[in-house]
Amino acid sequence: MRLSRAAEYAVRCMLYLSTAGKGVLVGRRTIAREMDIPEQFLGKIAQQLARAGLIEIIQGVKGGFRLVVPPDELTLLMVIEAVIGEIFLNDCMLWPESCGRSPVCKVHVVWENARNQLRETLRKATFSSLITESPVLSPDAHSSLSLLNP
Amino acid sequence: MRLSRAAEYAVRCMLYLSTAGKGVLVGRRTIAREMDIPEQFLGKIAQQLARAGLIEIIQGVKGGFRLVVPPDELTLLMVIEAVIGEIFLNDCMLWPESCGRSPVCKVHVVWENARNQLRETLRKATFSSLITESPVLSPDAHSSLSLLNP
DNA sequence: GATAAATCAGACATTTTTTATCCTATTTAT
DNA sequence: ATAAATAGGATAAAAAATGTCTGATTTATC
Ligand code: SF4
Ligand code: SF4
Repeated sequence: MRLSRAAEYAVRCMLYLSTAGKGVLVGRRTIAREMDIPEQFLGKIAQQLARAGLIEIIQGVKGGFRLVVPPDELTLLMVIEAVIGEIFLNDCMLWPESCGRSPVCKVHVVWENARNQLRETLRKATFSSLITESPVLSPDAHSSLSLLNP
Repeated sequence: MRLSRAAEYAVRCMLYLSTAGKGVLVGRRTIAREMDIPEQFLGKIAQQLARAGLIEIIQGVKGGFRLVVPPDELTLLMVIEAVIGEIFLNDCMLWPESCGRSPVCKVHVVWENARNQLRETLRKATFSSLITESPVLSPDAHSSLSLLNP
C-alpha cells in the first residue's frame, strides 16, 4: 500500500520540469543529478511520461526532456498514473468478477469511495501549486488540518 | 498502490467472524471454505490478527477463531493495518529523512492529507456497518456519491 | 561527412515483496 | 491414549520493483 519509487521519481522529474517551465528543454543528466534519480532509471520512467503525452523527449547532443503540458494543467494524479497505471487500491475494483461478493459487498463500496477520494485529492494537486514557494497557509489549510485531529 | 491479498483475506475473515458475533468460536476450515481463503495462509494471517488483539485463537479439537472486539468497535483500518502495518502511502511519510526536500515539499503535504483522508475513511467503516444487509441508501449516501461526479 | 554527445529501447540482472505450502510440535475434547 | 485441530518456523515459488547493460539512433558541431 505504498507508492512505487518509480512514481516518486516521476513526480520529482516533473517538479523540476515545471519549475523550468513548459517547453523548456532540460538534460536528463541534470534532472537526475538535481533530483537524486538514477539516470538510466529516469530514462525508463521518461518513456512512460512521454507515452502519456506529458513530456517530449529530444534526442541527440543537447537532448533532454521538455514539458508538454502547462504546470497548471498538470496534476499529481496524471503523473502517478502515467507510471503505475490507474489507481484501484483493491483488486475487486479493477476486476469485480474476481470476487462473487462484489455486487452486494459493503467493503467494496468503501474502497470505491476511498479510491475516488484519493484520486480526487491527487487530481486537485496541480504542479503549478506544488512548485510555488511556501509562504503562508493555503486557502484550504483549515479543511486540510482538520483531518489531522479527527 | 494496491491492497495486499493477505489484507483482503483478513477483512473477509473478520466479516465472517463479525456475522457470527463477538466471542463465537468458528473453525478455521469453515472460514477458509466460506470466504475463499487458502486455509494455511489464513492461519498465518490469523496470527497477526491475534497479535493485534482483534481475535483469539483456540487450539485443539473444536478449536478455531473468535472475535475479541465487538463489531461496532472494529474498523477496516484496524484489520488492514494489523496485517500490512500502518499505512503511509509514500516512503517519506515514514522516513522524512529519506528525502532532504521533505521539510519544504508541497507534494509531501499532499500525501500527508491523502493519507489522513484514506485512514479516516477506513476508520469510519465499522464491521457492524459492513455486515448489515444493504436495503436502502445510507444516510451519507449523498456525500459519497458526490465524489463520483466532481 | 566524421565525430562526439546525448537519448532510445529492449534485454537482462538483482533484490524485495507477496503468496503461499510443508512439516513437526502442541493443544485439547473425547 | 487417540484423534482432530491449530501453532509456528522454514522453505519455496511467483510476482513485482529497481535498476543496469548494450548496441542503435539521433543531432549539434567541427
Ligand atoms: S469481499 Fe468485498 S471487498 Fe473483498 S474482494 Fe470481495 S467484493 Fe471486494
Ligand atoms: S520530493 Fe517531496 S514527496 Fe517526494 S520524497 Fe521528497 S519530500 Fe516526499
